[in-house]
Amino acid sequence: MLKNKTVTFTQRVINAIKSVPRGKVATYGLIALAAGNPRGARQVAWTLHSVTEKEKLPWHRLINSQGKISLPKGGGYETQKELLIEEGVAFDRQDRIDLDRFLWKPRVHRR
DNA sequence: AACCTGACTTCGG
DNA sequence: TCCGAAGCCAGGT
Repeated sequence: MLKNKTVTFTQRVINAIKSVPRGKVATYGLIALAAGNPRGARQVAWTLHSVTEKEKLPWHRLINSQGKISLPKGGGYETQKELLIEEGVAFDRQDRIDLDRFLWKPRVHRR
């Protein structure tokens, strides 16, 4: 199997994001962690930009650690919020998502 | 090869 | 709880 370490962090990030189930959300840091790089949160966001269209990833399920949408209003914020609500994710009065209820906990690669 | 940028995270006040 | 500053990683120019 892949002894090939050239498998980029990006590849694993894509895989992790694809694993996020409908109705759940994940933070960038969490994905980064699942991909094996706790410090690569920024890279996760960046990667998302490059492969969302190609891989058709559920980009709207990614939020920041504060439980809020990172996109600016008018820049996708509203779209993301709509999509999440469609999936049953709720927002509180401060536009934050209740992570205790909707945060998806990825399985760390065993072995 | 060096420098810049970003859909982040964490810490301190 | 909110705001600002520093840290980190990889791709783009």
